Amino acid sequence: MSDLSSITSRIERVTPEIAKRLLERVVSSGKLDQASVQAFESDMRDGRWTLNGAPIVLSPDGQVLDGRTRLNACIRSGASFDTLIVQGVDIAAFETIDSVRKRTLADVLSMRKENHGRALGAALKILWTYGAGGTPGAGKAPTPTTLLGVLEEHPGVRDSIRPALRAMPLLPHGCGIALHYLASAVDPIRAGQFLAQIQDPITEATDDPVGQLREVLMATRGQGGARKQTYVLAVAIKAWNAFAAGKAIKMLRFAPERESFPRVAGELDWGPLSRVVAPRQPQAKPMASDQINVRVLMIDPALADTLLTDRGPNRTVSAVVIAKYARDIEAGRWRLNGQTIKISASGRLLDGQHRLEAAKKAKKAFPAIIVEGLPDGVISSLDIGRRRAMSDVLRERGEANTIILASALRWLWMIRTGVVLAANSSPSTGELLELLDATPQIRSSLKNVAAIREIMGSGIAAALHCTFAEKDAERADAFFARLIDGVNLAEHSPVRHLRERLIRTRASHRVRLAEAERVAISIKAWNAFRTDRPLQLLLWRNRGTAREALPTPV
DNA sequence: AGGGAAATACAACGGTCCAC
DNA sequence: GTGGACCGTTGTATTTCCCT
Repeated sequence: MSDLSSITSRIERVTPEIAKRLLERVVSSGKLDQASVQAFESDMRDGRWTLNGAPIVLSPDGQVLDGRTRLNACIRSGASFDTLIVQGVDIAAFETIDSVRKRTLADVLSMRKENHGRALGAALKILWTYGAGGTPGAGKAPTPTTLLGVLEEHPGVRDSIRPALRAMPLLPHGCGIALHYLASAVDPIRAGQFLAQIQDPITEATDDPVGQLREVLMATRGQGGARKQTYVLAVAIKAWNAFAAGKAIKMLRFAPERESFPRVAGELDWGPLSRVVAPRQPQAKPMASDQINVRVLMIDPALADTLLTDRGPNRTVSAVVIAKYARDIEAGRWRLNGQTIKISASGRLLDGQHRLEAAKKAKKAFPAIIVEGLPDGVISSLDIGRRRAMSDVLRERGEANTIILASALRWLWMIRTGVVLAANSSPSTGELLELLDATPQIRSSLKNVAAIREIMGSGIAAALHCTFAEKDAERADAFFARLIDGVNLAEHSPVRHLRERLIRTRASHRVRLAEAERVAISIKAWNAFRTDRPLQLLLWRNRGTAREALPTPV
């Protein structure tokens, strides 16, 4: 298979100079995600970066298809990094890479078999934000790599899991762990007593800090969400400060709009916490390339099944994603695109679950690169980059109006497959590119509906124009021209009904028409218009016994 | 008109509670 | 210890605004 034999792979140490040279030949022109660049940059500079099996993907003649973020981070960090380089991937194949679902910290921790993974993850996030001087529960979450770094620097956080259990369920576990860890840096014995007294009070005094905290916690019980976390932590820290100093509190509260987030008193003595955000010393790491094995091959359903069996804990799978990939594999649309399937030295499947499940579902083989022998820990650095949107792919192809074109293609796909009704399925990038090749006239549909913005979305309108124009181009143009200008419309004209309905529902944000209904009444109006039939009423029933299917355009 | 920036709607997610 | 329900937030896709 020519697809496979043209691919070569190697493991290389990329220096900033090499990165610079590679970046001179970049295909993609989209914007870099600066947050990701920064995260990678600090990982590389501080020696946290490990060879993770995610490749730099090059075309046959050496153009960079994937890896811009990592290469830019390398230059900024001034440090070298080890990476797999895959060369020989066709640009057209690379375009079909679908956006990848991101991993969460809880995913990573449970894969590492940490106990109380979810609570521990919440606590690490709180500690990191607090250590950086921010407000826990608000703002952007740090990357899983950063948080695992915090855990590595502060293994003692695990020792706070048990004491924090004693304050459950009044004090949420994640908050309890973080609070106990912070407080025990000041006074470990008092910290344990504080947490224990939250559940089992030892005094009835109304100005007792723990009693005050209990009241706040009971009052906020039953509420979820991050805003509660900020509030609970703030009052808990205030209560702890009073408790540790042996002071009474009359009224315990926190007003986020007027107060800054409280700090635990005695901060200067906290060696451990001040290091939470401090960079680690770079460490010399042995190049692992001799243990790493890269294979390019066809993966059939039987092999996929083997690879999926006993491969350790992984993310919960998404049925929509598997179905999407399976359609691509079944239609032969799945090409070797440079994405790798990653297996650790201990035999755990680190990346590729959805693709392998899709091969089983499609009962068909697909070409892939398998990387074996990776360190188990690299999973935390996978899948944390920015998703590649359809509009990015189109822009790289040199298309114009890419956001609206992407939207129009998506709508056209939904109309053609009837998914508008189900809404539990979404098109793959490959499917949309194929649709564009098969329906090039959709580009001109965009122009036909350019002025429709007052009436309906440009994407959906272009998809509908394209659909109707296949039946009768001239009448489709006329239909949309009248829909836009509203000129010369008789009382029972279908266009008039549609126009008024769309404008009415668009003006009021609260009564937005369901997407399926918008498509359905547009098709009904078109069918009446095309057959010169006046309409008394434009109605489409999507519920009840007289439920209608999506109408077919005539 | 074209294209980027800002605004918006909504799906997906994170975090907690609760039942088992 | 885990999984579903619930609530609020975040991120993405899409729409609208606005400048050239």
